[in-house]
Amino acid sequence: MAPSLADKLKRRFDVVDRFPGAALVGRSYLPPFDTFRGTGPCPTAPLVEPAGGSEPVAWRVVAADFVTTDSGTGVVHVAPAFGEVDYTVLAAEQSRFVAGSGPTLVNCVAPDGTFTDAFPMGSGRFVKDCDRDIARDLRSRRLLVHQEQYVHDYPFCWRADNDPLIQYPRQSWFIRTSQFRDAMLANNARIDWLPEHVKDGRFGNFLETNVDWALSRERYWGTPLPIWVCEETGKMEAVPSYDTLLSKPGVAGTDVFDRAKAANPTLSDDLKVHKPYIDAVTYESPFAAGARMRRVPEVIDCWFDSGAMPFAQWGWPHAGDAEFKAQFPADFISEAIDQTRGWFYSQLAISTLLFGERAPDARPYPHPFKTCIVLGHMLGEDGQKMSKSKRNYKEPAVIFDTYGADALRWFFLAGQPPWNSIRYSERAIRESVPEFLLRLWNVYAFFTIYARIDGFDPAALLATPGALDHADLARARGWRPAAGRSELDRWMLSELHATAALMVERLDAFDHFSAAQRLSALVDAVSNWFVRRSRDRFWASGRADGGPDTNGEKLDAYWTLYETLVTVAKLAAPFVPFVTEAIWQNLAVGSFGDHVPESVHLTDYPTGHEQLVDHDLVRRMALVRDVSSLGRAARAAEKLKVRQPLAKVEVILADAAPADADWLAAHADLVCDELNVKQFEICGEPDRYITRSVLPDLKKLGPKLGRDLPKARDALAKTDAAALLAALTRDGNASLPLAGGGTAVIERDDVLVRTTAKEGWAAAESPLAVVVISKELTPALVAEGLVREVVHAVQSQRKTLDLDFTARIELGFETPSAELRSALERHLAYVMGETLADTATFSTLPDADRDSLDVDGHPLTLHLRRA
RNA sequence: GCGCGCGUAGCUCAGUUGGUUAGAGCGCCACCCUGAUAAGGUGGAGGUCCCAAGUUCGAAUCUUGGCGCGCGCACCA
Repeated sequence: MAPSLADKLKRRFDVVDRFPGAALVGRSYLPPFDTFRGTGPCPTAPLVEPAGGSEPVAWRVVAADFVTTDSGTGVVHVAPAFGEVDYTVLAAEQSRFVAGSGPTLVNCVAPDGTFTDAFPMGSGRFVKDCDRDIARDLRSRRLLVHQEQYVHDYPFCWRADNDPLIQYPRQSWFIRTSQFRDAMLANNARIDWLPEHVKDGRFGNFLETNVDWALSRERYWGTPLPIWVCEETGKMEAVPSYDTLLSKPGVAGTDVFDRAKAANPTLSDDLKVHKPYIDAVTYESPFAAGARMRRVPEVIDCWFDSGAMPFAQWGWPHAGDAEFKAQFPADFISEAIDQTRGWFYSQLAISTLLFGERAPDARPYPHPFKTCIVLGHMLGEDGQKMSKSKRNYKEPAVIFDTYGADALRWFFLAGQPPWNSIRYSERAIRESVPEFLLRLWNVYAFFTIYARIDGFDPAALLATPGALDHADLARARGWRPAAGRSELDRWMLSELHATAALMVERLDAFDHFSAAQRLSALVDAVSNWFVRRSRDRFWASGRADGGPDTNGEKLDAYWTLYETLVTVAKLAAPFVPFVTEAIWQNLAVGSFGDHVPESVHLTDYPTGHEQLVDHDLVRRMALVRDVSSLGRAARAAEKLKVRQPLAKVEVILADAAPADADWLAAHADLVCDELNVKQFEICGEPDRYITRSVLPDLKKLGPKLGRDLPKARDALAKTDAAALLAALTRDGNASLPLAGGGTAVIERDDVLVRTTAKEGWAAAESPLAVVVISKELTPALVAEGLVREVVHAVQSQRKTLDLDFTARIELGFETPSAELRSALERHLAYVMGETLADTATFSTLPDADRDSLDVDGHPLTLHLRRA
């Protein structure tokens, strides 16, 4: 200790003696102030057995573990009245003495924070104002060796930042919850916590270290503590109800409320049990003749009220027995993490006191809630705690007005798991809009535009709509069962109903985050695959009104999209209640009026129809989308833009089931269309394009081979993949010689086949497939590419001229390039069809808009005017 | 001090009992579409998964320690 102090004080000390701190224990000392010492020697008192004997009760060094050696003298003066650890030291000392004879709690500070006359130097002054005088006094008496300032946490009033607080000993009422610790832990063990770690972490820990619940508060507002004390004997009674109170002998004081009520007739009778009226109510003491029973002054901690919610909300046990039984225990509650010591605890504690295993009315755990979802905190834009004074957040009203309440709600529900702290930022909310809300709205807008054009009116086709579930729609005129519709429709309905089932599963597990992600993926599938691939059907000739001109396939597309939108509205309703209601109001109520539920929020939540889910189709469509995406990647890598038609795409599937490969081959048109190629093939001679390698399936081989795994992996890398695969297919297993002796027997399922594109091909690969695109350009393909460039240019020009998409035009081309001219001539009908041109000539057009451009190196001047 | 959580792409965040190429959105770059059009789509670049040690055939993932951030321990028990 001496060296560190010498260092700090910049002084040299002479070492007189060395001894451990324990040597000081038991020694007497003179306190710096003689406030409580009085005169003469310190009185002694008897110790409890087995130590026996006696010791001075005070001014004696005791041991404690919180004293440090790097500051002070190693001996500190404790003030048990003003600090918890100091009080603990006192309590330990008291327990060494025969009961009642040990050191007492001394206190020279009055309840108002001023020193009492017992400490004359500070008498009547606020304690913190006396610091300077106390230091000066100690210095003048040469008791102060060193004084310094240091920074430490200090409590301040939470309402008035500049008012320092002091800890102060007060009498309190407690509930002996520590005696119910095991029951609370047993109850907690049965509760599901989300996230799970709260159960044994923050909350479990809190229960493990449970201390008695300090129930009373010395305040005015609050539930009066229902305990009456005999003014003569100090004996107490807890009064369980107001009726009981009124039935007490010689009850008096209820007139105080009656007079107040007479003066103010609006006064609620409920206030009879509250301050100040209840304080006036007294009754005859059963403990001493002639004495009165008076209520104690304290009120109850309001957290007790919060924890009584499951019972008190029904007035139970005085009333509401049926309601209480019907809802107890609750399925789940939810609040933020700060309620661990608040509402989560108060509810569990009270419920366990009432219904724990030792209670007369014990209930099976868990109660009063089965699941608790613990939310993270909401933070401001800067990631700091939200603060009114710092204004580090955007007013919710601004968010509502700019992006809508649904945007905010979706951001909370779909942005992150609920137990994460959420950074509330305008940018994040804004950016969450296009991905889901806007996409959903665009699909809905697409539907309404074309449904109107084609006369699709569900109400005209369906008399008894029910709640527009799948079975209800099946009764519609012109409605065909999914099995009779196109593959794309069957796929869409599969995705829809599979998603509904999954969302229900996730929501039942209180996992709204995953449910929202599924929902978002579904809307993406509708928008980016179903609608996109269905455009031809929506734009085909014929109507969708069920009349004689009806195009059946078009009607299928409408029913599929209608069912999808209506069902998505139901699925999304709890997440984005306003947008979904708007969609429902138009698609359902707008058509069917009061034949359907008046709000989407009054419909049953879709659970999905498993019989409509074709899992093979879902998997295969994903394969097509993957292949298409790889094809685009291969093009992009070679800078072969999609406008340029190419001859051929070849696909090598890595490990797909033969049935999936056949299915894919049957969908050549789809892939060709997506990739703008003429021909699609499952590659017949894959070895031209790819290298196959065999990889160990580590999840399977790991447990099997353990330590030999690296050797097996090396051996596998050196093995000829084709030969090994052939052997595995033929024999079902193969032996692999390992370096350093021994062999490993592997089966077909133990390895994965990986295909890698060879150099020199326009190829892209994923774990599922390798897609190779032919780079070869024939003159015919080049011509087609040029023509599409021109179409593209014309469309851009139409757009610049702000022409309606139905406006007819006239076109004139001027080009010195014979190649471009011949390409245009050959595909003139295509160009005119695509651009809605009534005429197209190789000459200038008077009064036309002109645009000169370069089409892949061929100069062209476009003349465009309205027809 | 004690306890709990978090640290992954420029930003905001996912990552399902440890497994082969760690994902999304936004932003950025390139491109496509032009009959959802003040919309829509595709591709790409971008990561020592905070650091270190350990366990393991194998660690973003498990353990321990460290660093950084947040929260709780007050009449908010």
